[in-house]
Amino acid sequence: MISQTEENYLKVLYNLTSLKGEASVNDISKQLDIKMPTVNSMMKRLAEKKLVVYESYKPLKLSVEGKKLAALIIRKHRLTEMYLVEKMGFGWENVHNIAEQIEHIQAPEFFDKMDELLGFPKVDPHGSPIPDADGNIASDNYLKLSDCKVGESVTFMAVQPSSEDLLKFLTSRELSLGLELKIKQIEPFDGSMVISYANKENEMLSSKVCDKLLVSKKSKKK
Amino acid sequence: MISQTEENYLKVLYNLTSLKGEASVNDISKQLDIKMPTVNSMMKRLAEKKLVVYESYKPLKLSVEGKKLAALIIRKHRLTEMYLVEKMGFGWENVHNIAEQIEHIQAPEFFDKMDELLGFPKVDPHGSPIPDADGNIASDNYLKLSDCKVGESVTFMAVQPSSEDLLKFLTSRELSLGLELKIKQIEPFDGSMVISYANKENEMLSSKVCDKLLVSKKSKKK
DNA sequence: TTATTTTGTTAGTATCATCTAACTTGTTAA
DNA sequence: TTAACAAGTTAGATGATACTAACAAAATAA
Repeated sequence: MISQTEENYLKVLYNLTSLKGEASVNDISKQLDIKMPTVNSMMKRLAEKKLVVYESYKPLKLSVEGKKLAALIIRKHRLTEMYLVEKMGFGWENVHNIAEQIEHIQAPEFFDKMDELLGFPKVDPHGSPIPDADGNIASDNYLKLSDCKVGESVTFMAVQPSSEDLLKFLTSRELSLGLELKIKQIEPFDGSMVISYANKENEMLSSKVCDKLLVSKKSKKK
Repeated sequence: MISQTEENYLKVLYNLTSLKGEASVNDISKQLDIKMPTVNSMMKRLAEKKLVVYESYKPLKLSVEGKKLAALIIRKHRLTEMYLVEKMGFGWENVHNIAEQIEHIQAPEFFDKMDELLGFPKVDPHGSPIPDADGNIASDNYLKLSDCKVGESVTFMAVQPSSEDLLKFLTSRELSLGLELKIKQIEPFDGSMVISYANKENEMLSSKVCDKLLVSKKSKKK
């Protein structure tokens, strides 16, 4: 058996390693706001459980098994977020904290039921892919809005990483997933972009925002 | 702050004391399958937090505050059970374990939303009353089916206590809440009853079952 | 009413998940 | 290339939640 605490370490390690394949004790420490020695001993424990690859003074990796387990926790988190938004009427900026708790529920039938009621969704309310029941996750090959060029027209696919403040901001601008964004102008000085979408003309978005909006060029559906 | 473990002790104590107003260390120990010394020290801890009234060698009671807190946990449990049955399609015999975990979620808006989506229900799927947001609980003055007499006609209002096996049994006999039960016969030897309801004629129910079915004489609605 | 059994309590131990202090290893900058 | 700093590790402490063993009080039976 694996505790909620251990699950949280796995999940954070999964997210941290998804970029470079490895992470440091220090990274996890900062992410979870837990002191390094605590993280260190937890990593040793998870290594004994064959979920983490640990060698003194070397970067941390998840084992294959650890990666699968983490993906299944993330599956529960994202299914829950989707359920909260689609079936219960919560806003996409209010579901993270609830999902953070519900992801630890041990009842496969509960999450299977959500999945079914939702029609087996592929992504969560923020556009992040939902791992399947075997822990396999589709890689979204989206690009950052901030990497696009003037004149391009792209589809808004995901927010990553999605903080509550950012999501509130996007809501206030009526910026929701699936919209066609037309890049009208890019300010060379600070990288902020002027975008048109839906019935909005020439809305200004800072580079900090554009950095977190993921888009696809050929407007994909589903 | 109160831990999940502490919440479980409070809840069990609430249920045990709801009959006689007090409970013993031994009762809790058996209920939770936790050894007496552990229960003992937990009671002292809860007494320090002013949730339990503890005196050496005396029966345990909940304080007013402890009673309210316990009722609010039970509120979350019962709302969840109702939600699982009404909105997600679970059977009434399969919701207890899931609700047992979800009752510890710290997110009032989550339970408020359930309440609202359910139309502010007064009882859970097993007929037990749902405490209100202040922790007040309506007392159901039902009687046991086993205390009724031949010839009486009563309404099936609740199952208490409701084990998974009992609920499955009731489902298999198509015995659901709200039905009119006509008591045809009572076997003096073992107290088993012969009952007619819906399109069923003369179904035999053991006294062990009849002991756990709560009924009202004047068929109440809602 | 005394003896026996059940219930409650104390004391001491273990594990998990956290911490601080101190030391070691690795990295970076003078 | 060594001195300083950052990152990683070890050791030891703490609080929460469990345990067993041993003892004390209360309830029950002989």
